[in-house]
Amino acid sequence: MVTVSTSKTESRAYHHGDLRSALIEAGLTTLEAADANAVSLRELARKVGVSATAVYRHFPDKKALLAALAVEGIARLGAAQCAASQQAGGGAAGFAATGRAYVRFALANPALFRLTFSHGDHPAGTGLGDSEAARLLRSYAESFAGPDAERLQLQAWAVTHGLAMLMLDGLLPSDDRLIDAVIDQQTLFPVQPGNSSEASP
Amino acid sequence: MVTVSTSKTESRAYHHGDLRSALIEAGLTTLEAADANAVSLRELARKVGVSATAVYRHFPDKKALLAALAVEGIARLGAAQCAASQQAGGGAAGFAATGRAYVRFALANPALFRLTFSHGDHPAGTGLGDSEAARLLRSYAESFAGPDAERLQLQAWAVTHGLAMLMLDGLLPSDDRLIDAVIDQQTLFPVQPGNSSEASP
DNA sequence: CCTTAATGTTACTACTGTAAACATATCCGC
DNA sequence: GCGGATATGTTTACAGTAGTAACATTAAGG
Repeated sequence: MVTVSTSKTESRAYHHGDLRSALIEAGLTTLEAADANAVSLRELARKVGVSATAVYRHFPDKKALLAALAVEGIARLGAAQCAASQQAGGGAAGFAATGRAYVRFALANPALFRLTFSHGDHPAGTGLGDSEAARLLRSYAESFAGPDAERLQLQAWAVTHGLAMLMLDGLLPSDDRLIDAVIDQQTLFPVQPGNSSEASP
Repeated sequence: MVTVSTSKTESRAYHHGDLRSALIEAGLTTLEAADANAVSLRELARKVGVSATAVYRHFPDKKALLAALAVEGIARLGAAQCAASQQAGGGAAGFAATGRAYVRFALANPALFRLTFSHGDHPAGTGLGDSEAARLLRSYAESFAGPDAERLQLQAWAVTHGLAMLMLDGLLPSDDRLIDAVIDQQTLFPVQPGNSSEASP
């Protein structure tokens, strides 16, 4: 925690103390009730009680602020998935649980989720790099279909992400049972652990 | 085709003739090179050679224009999928082909695709209603797993949509072989036609 | 032919992101 | 402690946007 020296005299000093964090927090709050492109720098500045252009002392432009929010988004998503995985006790159930947690997180944080995956300037590499979410997915995929881990990982991510998006965009109802039906390891990936060949001998 | 009475005298009359269509066409063109929120009513008006506010004679607001573009997007997507399906000769190969066509369409028309699925005010029902794309998916799903058609349909749509989105957002490389690997009926849905039970007896 | 509704225009408001110049507080070597 | 360098915040300004209201022109139809 950085030394936040607000409450110097009584109302507010010329310097905010920790504007950067305050802006991010305000941004996250705003994202709870509005979608990403409805977040305006001026509005955030207003909420924090600071001049509109003060933002530019901490972020080169709007995209940078959104990117910072996206970082927080990945972190929270990963945390949610991790919790779900542990609660399910790992294994196949745990794998499916991370998928369902992914979709539920999206539904619970629509704007943040969207932002996390669409702020655009992700490195061209595969996946979300070293985020907790990515690590979870990778390790699960590997613990199952060894040689086919890559494919399993991609397919699992795709179903999950696709379902989340379709629900967010109102193309599918945000139904909990629907999530359970789609993210179903039994019907989706009927290959058993350690078995990379087809399921029908 | 509506009677377009341009070229009355020589340059342009006070009335455009078919502003609505012209705006949509201009919008689609713009979407080929820019993303959706970079499309501005004024820019379109400029391109068409008309005053900024003339747009409001044909669309109540920007959202309405974008919705019109989205309609064209669904149509084109459906056409692309239909073509792919026929070229593959139907059956399991045809099903997979429609999926791959979906992703390739997204990659070829990123902004239009995004717009099609995110302009927001879709009816809360399931799917894209009576679009060609939706009909194709439904009929394929039913022709395969009869009782489980619903689930198969959802899963297939989710994988496909998810893969498209992840590639569009730069989280996965837009690799053709990757598409083939993920949209693979063999590994994704190893259930045979007419067989709704598990694949390992 | 002449009214009338459709379509397009100009003028305006309210908002946005961002740049430039200026103000103030904090920090660091002396 | 002290005085400049630096970080941080402010005011002002500009260009672009969506949308409203009032006005202008044209096409259509009784």
